[in-house]
Amino acid sequence: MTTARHTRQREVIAAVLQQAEGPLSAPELLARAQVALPTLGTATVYRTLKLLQQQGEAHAVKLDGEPLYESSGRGHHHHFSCNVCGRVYSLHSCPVALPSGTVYPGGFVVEGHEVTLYGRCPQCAEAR
Amino acid sequence: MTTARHTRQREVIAAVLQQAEGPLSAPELLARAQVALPTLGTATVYRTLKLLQQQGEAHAVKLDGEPLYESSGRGHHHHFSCNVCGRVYSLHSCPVALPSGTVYPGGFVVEGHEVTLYGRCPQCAEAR
DNA sequence: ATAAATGCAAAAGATTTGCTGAAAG
DNA sequence: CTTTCAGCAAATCTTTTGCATTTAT
Repeated sequence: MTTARHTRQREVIAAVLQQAEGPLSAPELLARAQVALPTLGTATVYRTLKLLQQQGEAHAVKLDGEPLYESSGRGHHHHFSCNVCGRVYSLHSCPVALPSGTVYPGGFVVEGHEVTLYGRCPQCAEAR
Repeated sequence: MTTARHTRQREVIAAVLQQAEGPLSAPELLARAQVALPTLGTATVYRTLKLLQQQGEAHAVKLDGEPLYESSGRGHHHHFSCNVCGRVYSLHSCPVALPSGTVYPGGFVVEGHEVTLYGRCPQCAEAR
């Protein structure tokens, strides 16, 4: 395996992700990181994002158009995606109890989970 | 509201989705539908897919690269995504109990849900 | 008739890849 | 030193959009 080197760009990208108020798209992440590192390139962001995900330090949330990335180790939360208007909301209660380390039948070691509920958001449920 | 018209292409697209052995990517869906309807265009597939999703007849599974689409009304199942090798597996037990129609705090009407577990698949868990 | 849907091609995006120079260990 | 990493630009690929024509109702 390759030893991951410590570079300024990886440091900055990870920091931006941790300080973000919510999940960011790759382009957004790039823009924010460029404030500190103007020459940062697109490819580096994607390559770093892939690395961080493999290390479990970040993960992608894919609901709508582009995937959004968020730092792991942030409050546990899930999403609600409206089937009608397409908007995505954050939910604060979690409908599953799967502590990290749980081993699923077959030998799947669970490190995390993501739940998305689909349906009608308050506005769209009303406007029928 | 607009009245959705019944067309041959929508019929074919829905049929392909229902007969598929698993979730399909948009390009795959297009290819299969073109067997029955050679002139079918890309745009129509995407437009129809969007429509079907709004009607709750289909939904997208977004785990890896491109989203995959599957017909609703198929056996309830979820996915396990390996943080290491990236492979995706199907799970047959469901860790949540959220019947359609459940109303979440805030007025969110649940029509469906999707759960993805992340971690190490049997192979990758072993090869440490 | 009228409005909605299709097909095609062009456009728009996001993500990936190849290659050369920079830099971490 | 040696190998990984960054930056840039070009290439890919999926999804969207504009527009003229066809088609369902």
